[in-house]
Amino acid sequence: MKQSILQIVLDTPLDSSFDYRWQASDESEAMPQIGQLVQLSFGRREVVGMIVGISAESDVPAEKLKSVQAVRHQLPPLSKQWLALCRFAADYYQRPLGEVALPGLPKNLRALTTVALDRGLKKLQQAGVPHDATPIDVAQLNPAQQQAADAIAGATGFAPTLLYGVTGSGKTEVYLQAAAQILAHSENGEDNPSQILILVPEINLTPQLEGNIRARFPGVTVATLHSGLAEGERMRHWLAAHLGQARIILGTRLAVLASLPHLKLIVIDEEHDPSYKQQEGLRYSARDLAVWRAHQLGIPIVLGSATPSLETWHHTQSGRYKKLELRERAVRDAVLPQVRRIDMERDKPSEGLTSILVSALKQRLERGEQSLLFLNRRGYAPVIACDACGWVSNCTRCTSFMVLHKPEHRLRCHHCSLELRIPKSCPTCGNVDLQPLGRGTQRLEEGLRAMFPEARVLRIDADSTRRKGSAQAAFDSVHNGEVDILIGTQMVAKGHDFKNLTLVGILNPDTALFSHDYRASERLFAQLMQVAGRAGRAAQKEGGSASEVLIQTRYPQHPLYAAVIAHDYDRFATSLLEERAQACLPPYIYQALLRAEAKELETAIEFLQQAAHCIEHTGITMHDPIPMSMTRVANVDRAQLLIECPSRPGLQAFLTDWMAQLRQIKTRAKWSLEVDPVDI
DNA sequence: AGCACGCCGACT
DNA sequence: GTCGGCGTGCTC
Repeated sequence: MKQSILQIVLDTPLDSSFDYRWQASDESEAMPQIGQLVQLSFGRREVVGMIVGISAESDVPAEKLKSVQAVRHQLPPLSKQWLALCRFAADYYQRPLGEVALPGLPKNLRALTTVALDRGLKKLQQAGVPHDATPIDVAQLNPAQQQAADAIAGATGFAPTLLYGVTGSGKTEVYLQAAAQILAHSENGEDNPSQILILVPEINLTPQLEGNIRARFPGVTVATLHSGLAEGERMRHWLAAHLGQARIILGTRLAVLASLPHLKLIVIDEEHDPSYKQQEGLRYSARDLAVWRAHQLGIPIVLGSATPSLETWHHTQSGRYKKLELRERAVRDAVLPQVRRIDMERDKPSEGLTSILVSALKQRLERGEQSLLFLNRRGYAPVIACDACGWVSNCTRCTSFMVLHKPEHRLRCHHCSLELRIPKSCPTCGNVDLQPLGRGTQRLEEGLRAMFPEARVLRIDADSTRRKGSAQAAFDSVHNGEVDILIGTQMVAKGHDFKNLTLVGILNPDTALFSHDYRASERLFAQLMQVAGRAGRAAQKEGGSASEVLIQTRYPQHPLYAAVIAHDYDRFATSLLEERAQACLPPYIYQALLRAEAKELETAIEFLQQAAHCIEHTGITMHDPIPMSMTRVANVDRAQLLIECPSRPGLQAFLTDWMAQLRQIKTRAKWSLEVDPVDI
């Protein structure tokens, strides 16, 4: 009888594989293969795991070995290359392989019954995919776009390329043209049909991209992968990718771990976007994993952005990545908006708006054009305070203020979602005159309605779009011209293309200039460029206003604003990189962050102190454990320990040893390690 | 992580 | 007398 030992990984925090016995139920049963799913009992539970190795013998005592219950032969095994990707991610981010490989699979595949699996496969076989559909080229590209597309599609081997172009310069057309060339090429050759992975920051913000792709590639199967899919859909799309039937896979960061057996090109749109970083569980950078994957397969990868991450910029300077630039906006006669600073010290704002901005708004109203006011702070006021005794609305569970939400008559903590009714009087001295301090989108809305009673004002933020579908409805009403002045948080900064928008007012961006997070200015620049890009996407109308971006600031001399005005990312990025080099910050140094949390801050700090001393660390800079800047969230205290190393392999080697030591420490603190942290 | 076992406090 | 708190230990 055929039999062997299978090494299985499971979705548990245990950092090892588990050996199981397998024997054929009869002579006809096929041998198990690496990459197949198996059902087995683990402890007292029934679970599904994945075969990552097969051998004749095991080091585990024979009496401990159990037999697998069933091998899932219905699903073609995950490839060696896919497993290698998971193994790399697991090693790099210091997590167990099973925690990387299994959670990304559709739930139905990991379910204990195989009914859904049997049915879902069937469906795909019935669906079939037309293979004779040749992609058609409908868009008219300008020479720079065509050149870029040719360079990308014509590259051989691992070819990382930054596609650098301002908002509206037509990067999407370049991706699609390159994709078309690669797909057409595989149609003509004997190769397997190619697959193309396109990553976007948030799929909900780019619904038109999916439509564009489907229109451009009729007859080509397009799969989408993101967290918003229903289980059945997720299963179908994942399988279409895994079986090689989907040729274009459009997805968010999680799609970087999809099984794509014929992958020939990766595109990362808006590569600088923070949402490519997973912020819980396996804290991976989808951008970095995508680059590794392209390298592994020896295929081109395109990183597109108007404001590239400094890491990527650094790679173009060192020559590791190639840089292709689109200098002009793709729509003819559309020009970059004029950006101006308004000095708030000279033009004192009333209701948060300077007189210059108010008259600019008036002008747009008179001409029937739209304006956008960007204020990245929701609620009415970030805090309320008592003038008499100095009481402020602190959250009782967090190191933060309770935010005043006036329409809802509530104080709300944005970190633990604690809600209170607005107190009628000061809780400490009884004073009835509690004052809102500062201004959020709700207060701005109130002020604008009073100032422009005839204008149609719409606020779009997380509070106004809580109900499902309401965000889409809100954006639709802007597109349909039912809104004169749009107020928005970062929700409105991305993706949306407002044709009739000629004025963008940016309120209160200054806080990021003096943040302790050294990445804040890089992010602010990207965000300002992105918001500014909402204006002037269409050509200026006859007799219409030129597109204009007005930044209200107390620091008009700050070099960041000068760079935004000049639309000069090059110089700004280059000077930021110089600062980073001098201060020994990423990308010139590699970092990891050990975080700990506990009911008592002392417990967390104590653990970190033990962690700092449990191992020798030559070549590693170990900083002191410190409480996080927002120490307490939901009654849990948090602290962190930063470590740095000038070499990536050096850091990796250290982390592996360190993790083994950390697991030995007995503590009541919960802890986790983050490699390449972005929020410090 | 689950899920068990195990040993001390307030309840029908 | 039991239900249940969460400390400790194991999972091939």
